[in-house]
Amino acid sequence: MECLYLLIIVGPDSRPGSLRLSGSSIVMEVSVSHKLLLFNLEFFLLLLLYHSFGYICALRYCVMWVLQSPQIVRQVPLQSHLCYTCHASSRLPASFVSLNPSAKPVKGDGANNQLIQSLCRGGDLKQAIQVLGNEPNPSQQTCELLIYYCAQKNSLSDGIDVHRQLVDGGLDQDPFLATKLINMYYELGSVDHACKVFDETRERTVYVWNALFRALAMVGRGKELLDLYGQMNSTGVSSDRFTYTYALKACVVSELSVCPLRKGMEIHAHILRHGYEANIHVMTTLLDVYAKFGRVSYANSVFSGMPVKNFVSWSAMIACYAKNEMPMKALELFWQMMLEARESVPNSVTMVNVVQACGALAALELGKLIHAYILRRGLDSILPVRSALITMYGRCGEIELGQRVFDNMNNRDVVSWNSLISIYGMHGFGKKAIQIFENMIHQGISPSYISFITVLGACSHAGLVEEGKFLFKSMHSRYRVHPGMEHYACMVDLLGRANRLDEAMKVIQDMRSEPGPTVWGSLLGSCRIHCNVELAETASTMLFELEPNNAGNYVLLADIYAEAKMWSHVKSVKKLLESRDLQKIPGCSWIVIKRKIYSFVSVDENSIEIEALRALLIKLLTEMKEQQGYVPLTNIVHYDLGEEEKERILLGHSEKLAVAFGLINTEKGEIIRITKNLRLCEDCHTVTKFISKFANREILVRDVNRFHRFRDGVCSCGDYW
DNA sequence: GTAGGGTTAG
Repeated sequence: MECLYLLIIVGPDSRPGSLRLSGSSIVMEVSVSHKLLLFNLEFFLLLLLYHSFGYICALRYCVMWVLQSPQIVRQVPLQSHLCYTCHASSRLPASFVSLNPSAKPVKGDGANNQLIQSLCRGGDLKQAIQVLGNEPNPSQQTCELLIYYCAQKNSLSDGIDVHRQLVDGGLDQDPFLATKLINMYYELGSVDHACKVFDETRERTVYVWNALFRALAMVGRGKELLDLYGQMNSTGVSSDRFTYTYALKACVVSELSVCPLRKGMEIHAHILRHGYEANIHVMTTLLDVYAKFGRVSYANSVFSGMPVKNFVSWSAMIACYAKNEMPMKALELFWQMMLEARESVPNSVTMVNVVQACGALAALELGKLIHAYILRRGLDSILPVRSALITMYGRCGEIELGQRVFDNMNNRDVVSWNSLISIYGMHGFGKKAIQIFENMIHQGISPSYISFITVLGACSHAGLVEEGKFLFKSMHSRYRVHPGMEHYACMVDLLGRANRLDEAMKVIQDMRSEPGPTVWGSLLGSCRIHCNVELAETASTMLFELEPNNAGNYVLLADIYAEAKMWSHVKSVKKLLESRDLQKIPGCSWIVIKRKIYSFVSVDENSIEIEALRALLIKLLTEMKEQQGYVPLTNIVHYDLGEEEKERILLGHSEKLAVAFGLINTEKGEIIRITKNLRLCEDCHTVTKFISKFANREILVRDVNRFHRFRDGVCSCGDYW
């Protein structure tokens, strides 16, 4: 029987007293296929007795009995064992060798392999490394184990020691061990060390390359990865399915000088050429790359071309739609998955994306249905799902429901807190958001990079300038979070909105890194609110250079010129927009009634339905003119048109049409919930305030930035947005 | 021996 060759015995010099006792049992290690056995004390003493009397046959019988008796022998978890003595032998009587922890290592010929392994498993890594130093011929298995334990123990210094010893013994040139070393250094958080191992490895198998690629991809060093990928191709080592996934990932994480999307397409071509177009991992990664670059149609063609799909590929495609402002498509695909791909059961990742899509659409009823499904599937205990639900309820205008999800959580991470902070922020409850932020810290959770974006954003929506400045100052000094581009953008927004444009400009000037488009965008947005032409020109000059294809920036500048009645400037900005072949994003508002979505676009349409809505609006606005002396804000229409025509354009704004539609198609007393893809226009804001009072209706509008709750002629934003 | 999709902001 195989077990006999793995007999474990204590040498003649070991006394039972030197064993570690635990209750009535002695724990010792037996290396039978790496399983550990727990010996009963009496039985152990019996073994010892047989041994000391030389009754080898009896001993043999005993061991066999032990290994076959589940009552006596039972497996114990690796961590709980106490390592003691171990030796394997085929020649039983002659090899009763004692290897207790105090035993002296034997010099040379690989005799210490077992001892090193034993010490590793017993948790004495330092001593294992020391024994390795005295062992000129350690086996590959022993070295691998040592490397493994260095990573396990999260000890970089031990890892470096082992590495040094392998270099001394020339073993670092073994491609297998080099791979393990690279992986170890990656897991220990030192990719630089991993690179060094790679540089020093002469024989680079595909495993060696892949190990380094994995490390580089995971820490976002995509540019280096792709350079090396090029080198690999020229050295004649063939890529495998892992190489392709890492190279693809690199395109997403790299800050390449060349177009990363093109690089991705190039790798796509390699994949096809080498026949990996049916590999589910490679193709799912490729799909994700296209998704991250916003190439929805490419992603979709990869997806539909996949011969085999599983729930990951379905989820990746759903995520692609959810993240690229196509939430309807995301939901449609989800239904399709449920109906067509019965073997692909959605998991928590799928549901996170579906919940996100519901939030984007502000589809509250659908969101509740999805929430019910999540509960039924038992996926609600998963943190990202909960966080997504909190945000979804918030984005549907239901802070209380979001708060309830949060309150029912047993454990919360920083993301759950951030989600809660953000929903209060987007509803304009700045003080409450700060209070939650402070609560979080009080509970011992350190604020993250994003915590500060959310809380600063909340201050900005609520006009809490001093509070925001205080938080911004404290983020680095107190919480050691280094302010990034987004935080500067928040500060510029906070100060700019509050008409402290000089201070906002000073924040930009004090930045250590080059201000990016988000920062200038915030400034331009503030210039729009406060009609500052001069600063707007500075900001837009930068923006046109940094993101020449963002039509929104041109439109903002044109708006500012129009407000200042600088019509020739308006014209030239529009020409610039046209010359760059860009189009203004049309305003779109929608309303969900009985789980159906009705959307309206601000274009001049003459359908009968729209005419009915216009008629209602004209009636309301006439009333408003009489009661409140309302004057349409025609100056925000920057077409060179007559007043009457401008008024007609204003009347056709998508949010007004949606409000009118809501008035007609919902019950009295029901809240009208509208969502808009852009910022709410000033005229619509004024009109909606009036309608809320005149029609005695609560109207909840979510625009691209925040919520407006109109009640009795007043908006929750306090006209500050 | 290594692998694919995820939560929070503006």
